[in-house]
Amino acid sequence: MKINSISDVAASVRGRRRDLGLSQADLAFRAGVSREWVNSFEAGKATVEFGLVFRLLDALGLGLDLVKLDATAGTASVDLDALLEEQRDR
Amino acid sequence: MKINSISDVAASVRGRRRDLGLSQADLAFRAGVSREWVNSFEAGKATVEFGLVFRLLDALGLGLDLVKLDATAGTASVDLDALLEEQRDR
DNA sequence: GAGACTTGTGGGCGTACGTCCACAAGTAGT
DNA sequence: ACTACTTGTGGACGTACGCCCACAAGTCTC
Repeated sequence: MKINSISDVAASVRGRRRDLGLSQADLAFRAGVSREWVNSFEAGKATVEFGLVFRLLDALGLGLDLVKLDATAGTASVDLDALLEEQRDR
Repeated sequence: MKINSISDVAASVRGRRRDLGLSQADLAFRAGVSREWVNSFEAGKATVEFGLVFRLLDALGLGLDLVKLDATAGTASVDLDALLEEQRDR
């Protein structure tokens, strides 16, 4: 499944967890994180640590693929403008 | 490309950045993070924030796919043992 | 209704992230 | 040699993560 935002990952994780019949506490134990962390992550929290996300995905039997997105748009200037616009909105 | 560890992401990011002819400072500016953060991330730091990783990938024109890993192995007990073993080694 | 389980949320606490500034070493390009 | 650029590190500082404990609301079974 294609991931466009952190919420996408969160929703996929929640669905996968329920498919496996696990509670947040179960999954937290498997991944070695706290139940509260799982809860926050599934709520779409953006500041969670990357390494913990990895552990969670492993515990769920999920993996990541890295893909190049060839934007059909033109040269670099366009990309730069867009990137500058949405910069610094953490 | 398949991602099996954080180092995989880091290496892919570094390669992609160089393909685009960007310095760490350039990429940091585009993604809205500090140059030091980019440096740490490319070194494989596991505790970086998930949201910042997302911003970095966007700035590089990279995206993530979430895939189910159907382990050819047997039932859940095996998985659980392995998961417990490598638990808590942050 | 009592008990067990799940999920969401809050506070307190220790630790480390991310930023900024600064410096050293390396690689060119002139 | 000098300058310019890049990369890797270090320290200081403010902030917030992640963990633990605790509680409320919801569901379900007995």
